[in-house]
Amino acid sequence: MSEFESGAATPASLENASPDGGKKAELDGGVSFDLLISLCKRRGFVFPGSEIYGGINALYDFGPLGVRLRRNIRQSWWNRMVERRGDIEPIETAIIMNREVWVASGHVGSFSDPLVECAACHRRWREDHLEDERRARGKTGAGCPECDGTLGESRKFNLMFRTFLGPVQDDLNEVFLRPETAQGQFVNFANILNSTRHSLPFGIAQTGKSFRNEISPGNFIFRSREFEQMEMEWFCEPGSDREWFEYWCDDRFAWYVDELGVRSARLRLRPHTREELSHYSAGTSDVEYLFPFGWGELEGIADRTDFDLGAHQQHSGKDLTYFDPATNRRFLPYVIETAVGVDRTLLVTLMDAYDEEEVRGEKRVLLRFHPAIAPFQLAILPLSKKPELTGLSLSLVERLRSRWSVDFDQTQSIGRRYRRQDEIGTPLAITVDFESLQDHAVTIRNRDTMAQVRVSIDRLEVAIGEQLAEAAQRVLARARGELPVN
RNA sequence: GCGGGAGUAGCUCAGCUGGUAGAGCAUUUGCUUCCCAAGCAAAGGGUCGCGGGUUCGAGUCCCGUCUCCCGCUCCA
Repeated sequence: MSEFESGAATPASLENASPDGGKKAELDGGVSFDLLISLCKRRGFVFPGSEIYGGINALYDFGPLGVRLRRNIRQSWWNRMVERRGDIEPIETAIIMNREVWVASGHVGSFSDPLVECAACHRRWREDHLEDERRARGKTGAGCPECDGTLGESRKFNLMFRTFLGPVQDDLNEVFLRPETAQGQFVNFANILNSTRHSLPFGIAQTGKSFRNEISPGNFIFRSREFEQMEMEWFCEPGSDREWFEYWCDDRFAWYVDELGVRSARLRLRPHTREELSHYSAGTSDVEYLFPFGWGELEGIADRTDFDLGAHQQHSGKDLTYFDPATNRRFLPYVIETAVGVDRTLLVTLMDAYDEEEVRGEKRVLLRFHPAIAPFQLAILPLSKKPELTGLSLSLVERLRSRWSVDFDQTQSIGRRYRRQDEIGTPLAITVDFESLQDHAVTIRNRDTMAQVRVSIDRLEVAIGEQLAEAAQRVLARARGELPVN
């Protein structure tokens, strides 16, 4: 465990956590969870799951804006990982897989830790770690490492959701909801190889839901029991894995800054220490973001060696080797994995985009989304609800919807509507007024600068394109630290 | 599971020592040729988490229960 994960986010621990103390002042603070949770519910990003029944622990529903944001995040990942390259193939595998998959992967074994609980202090221990814990505290005997209390019966604590395939609830029919999507890639490695004519190196990518019965979920949607992953498995020649590992670390880190517009000052790439490394990994680095509770992982990039393919080959008895015609050699490829959480990315884009400023003595709340991920890129706002303006406005809505995601709002005053759009991060608002009927021009108003320009309806698409590009540049400059952090 | 905090309108909260619910914001409607949470006028919305108990009477006291949030072997 790292020093950063052990403590609360006290100012002191944040100082320790900061690799370069110079950024400390900027790194402190940020939007609070309470404020964000409230905004998410009020505006329709995230709702508590099953709310009218009192909710359900650590599960959430996504509202109209949240869904749009999620889709855009997924799309951004998809574009970078699949669409703009030729060497990564997509796949979608079933959430429920043959039970043996999880035996081979090690999840049935290592995901079901035997836990014992102290009757006195109620602390829980992993049974297989008891000796280490006692030694660390200089204890002897069979009691609780902390308080010497009596330990209870050993219980299996399986992090995988269990269910039954078919109507008979029999242990023979036991199956699991996947705790990660990656095994779908490994299990289909031979299928992809045979159906796509790829030679090494190449990747297989998948987005989809995963499920884990976390012991302690929390921090809003940060750790949920149902979550969505975007995972890519990169198959390469043994010996080239270190190089590819570095490549993917750089590439994945860049995604957050260059495409999502997350401020680099709040991001870091942290290599795992030797003790942290998983049994399968020859090296792992996490992309982390500075949350109010401290640094938290968004993405893990891991050199998984040939562990997974080897395990599946052995367990299934099927040949999963790759034949290299150039060298006439047959071998198990090594794998670099990049694994991101959609929900965590959504949380980060919200937190990082959140900003407040004072305008004429009033607080203005805005989300400085990159236009590519904003739920709406445009809002059409008639200055008045008069039918003439409504008609023209709706025709613009229809026209622009073929290219952008457009919101339409004609309730209440124009000032309110600007603020409302600011709060959901719409980069541009297009205002239709009475003069528009005469001069065939409308006003484009900018979320970040509140500046307005009058443009002819004839060249509206061009003007919008330019302004969105400009807005994107502004967000990216902020992300790279070329503009003041706030 | 343990410790701490909290459950009252969509959101944020008020409601003192018990007397059958309020504010701000938000939402909706109307009027105003109306460009930065504008003005005026209205409206909708709560069995005060749930169940018991004490009491003539309970958001307010007691018991139970559920849920949420914050801390302790998580790695998306």
